[in-house]
Amino acid sequence: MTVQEPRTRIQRKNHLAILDAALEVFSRQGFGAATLDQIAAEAGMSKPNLLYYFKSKEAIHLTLLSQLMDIWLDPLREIRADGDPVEEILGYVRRKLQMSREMPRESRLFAHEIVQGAPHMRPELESVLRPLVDAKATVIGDWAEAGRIAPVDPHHLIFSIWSLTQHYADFDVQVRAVLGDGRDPFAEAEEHLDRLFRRMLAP
Amino acid sequence: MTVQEPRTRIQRKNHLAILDAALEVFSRQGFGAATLDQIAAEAGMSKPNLLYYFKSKEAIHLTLLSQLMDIWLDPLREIRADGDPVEEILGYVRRKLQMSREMPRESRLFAHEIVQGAPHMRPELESVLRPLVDAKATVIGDWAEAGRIAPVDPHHLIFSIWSLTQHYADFDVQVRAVLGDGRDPFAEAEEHLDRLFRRMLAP
DNA sequence: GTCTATAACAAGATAGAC
DNA sequence: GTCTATCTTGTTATAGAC
Repeated sequence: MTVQEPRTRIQRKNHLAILDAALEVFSRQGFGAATLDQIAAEAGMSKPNLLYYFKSKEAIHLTLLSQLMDIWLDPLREIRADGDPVEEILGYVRRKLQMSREMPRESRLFAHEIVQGAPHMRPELESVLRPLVDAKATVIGDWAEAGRIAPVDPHHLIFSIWSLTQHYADFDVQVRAVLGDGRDPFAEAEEHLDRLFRRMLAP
Repeated sequence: MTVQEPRTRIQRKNHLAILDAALEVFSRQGFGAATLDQIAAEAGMSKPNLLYYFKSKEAIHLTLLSQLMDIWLDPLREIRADGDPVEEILGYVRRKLQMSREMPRESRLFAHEIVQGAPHMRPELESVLRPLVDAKATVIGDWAEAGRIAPVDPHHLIFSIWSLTQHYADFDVQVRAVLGDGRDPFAEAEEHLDRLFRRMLAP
């Protein structure tokens, strides 16, 4: 019988080790190409031991996705309707870019899942992502209508923030290949995106 | 012995059928998760027959990538130094967005390859992509220095164009899940991106 | 000789028994 | 934790059809 809710300290530790190893492997290879052997090796345990904690490869993947969905949307949740519009949006951009820098594996895990058509996450896109985006889009739309930021389609503004920030995590190899050595893509991106959104949003 | 250069009409036809089927399958699943069975079924032929034309799964993938690299960079090559700066850049954005709409499979194929660290394409990133981007970045940088567009880091401007346009192909599922039915993401994106870049680039 | 399909193989996968 | 059953994969004979 597999362990559902980790209770003892050793269970918690192994759960975390497996999920971290799986994040490493899934984010590099995608779900289909990843193997339990790789995950087990990365986690430093045998394959059957791994399957004692999670009943299947897919179970690990699903656990990862649902755990990360929350963390991933936190920066968006922090947008306050009563703050300064431009600074609220720029703060969101900064938080999102920081997540790309500090959590590139999580970013790539989601990228893989979405590019493949979200075979494991489609329901949550509708039930979790969409309502949150709609709520924040309303806030942004109100700001635009009140003339506090330039006219903009709020949904597409959010798409733009996602794509511009996640690009530096998901396409890291390409960015570095183009920029060459000795540059800090994320530091440059922070300045570039700050300028971009200030010009775009200025009323 | 496998067929290298298609000579007869039937060879050409089968080559194209295989590459099209492989594009379909690789772009949905990525290289590792895709199987020759799927590609053969999609191409309407048996697996050994497929391997009569390409000597391995990787050979098909490499052929696809190198063929597409050229097409993929054409919109960037079209930027003219002697044109109107804002219109040249906006034209590039439009062409790139149009490619996302008309060639989403190609976009996702590249996305898979890059997200996984470009295991089959790293050399070409350095030898083909980077020199072209550097050349166009010089053009854009000159425009900025001459005050014909707003100050901007040219390389990051190009990254922004890539990410903003390809997002609508690669993350199509997410975009549609958030927007809901009855909307045309690409039509909306065209207007949104036109506004975004006009504001961003206005001198 | 050009092309295609049936059959089989060796490697490696998930999952589970011991 | 070793070991194994079962399945699937990429690839290779082998041999038949245009």
